[in-house]
Amino acid sequence: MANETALDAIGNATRRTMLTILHDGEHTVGQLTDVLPVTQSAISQHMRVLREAGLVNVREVGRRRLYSVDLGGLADVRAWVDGFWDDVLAAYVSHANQTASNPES
Amino acid sequence: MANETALDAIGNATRRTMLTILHDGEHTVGQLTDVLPVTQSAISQHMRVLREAGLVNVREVGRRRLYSVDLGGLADVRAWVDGFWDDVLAAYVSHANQTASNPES
DNA sequence: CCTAATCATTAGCGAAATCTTATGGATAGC
DNA sequence: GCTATCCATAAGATTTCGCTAATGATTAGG
Repeated sequence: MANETALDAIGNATRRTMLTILHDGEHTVGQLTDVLPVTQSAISQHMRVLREAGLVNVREVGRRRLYSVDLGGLADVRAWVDGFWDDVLAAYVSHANQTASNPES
Repeated sequence: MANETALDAIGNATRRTMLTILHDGEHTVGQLTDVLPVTQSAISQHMRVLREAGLVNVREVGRRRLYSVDLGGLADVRAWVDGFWDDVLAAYVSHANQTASNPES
């Protein structure tokens, strides 16, 4: 049932903010540290979680690491949500039909 | 930017399982307690989180409460993920075009 | 009424998550 | 080489989270 690690990873406000910052392209750890109210260490640790969840990619350039959004992990999240959405809708419609032909609360 | 409470709420495996059980219609707290390896108290507490996140609805019938999936909260999650996805794709394409007309790593 | 059933809520505890500080490794630049 | 920069990692403190146990409120049923 997809990779639920990604769902756990985005279940944190700081990491979501990080992803939002990354949404327009590559950024270094230092750039995120300048913007966010946590230390560089915290950023690196969050990046590891995002990386292991397949939500970000790293590209090493000299002594800095450029992080960017990985659509792979995001696809896992989408798959879960969309699949769930469809199932609920289907059940809802099925129930509506059933109660229409057999009215009772 | 939508309701991020829902994203926090689904960032937990037990709550995701609960939602999965609810996906085909209404269920009582007792029914979930029978299936899941936690106490009734834990179920009720998770339900509160899901309710406050707009992910479930409650319907009181006698002394029991029937919970069902609320598509509203789920729409928030979808909006966040889909919007994010589109932005990333747009930035990716934009960057691709830019580097194509001005080649440099 | 009296009891059982159903669920919410509170209090408290252990575990896990998040953060900071400290340190080390690697690269850049002089 | 030497130093500064950039980042990861380790260690430890603190906060948050998820859970259980206990209790109370409400309703159903004899």
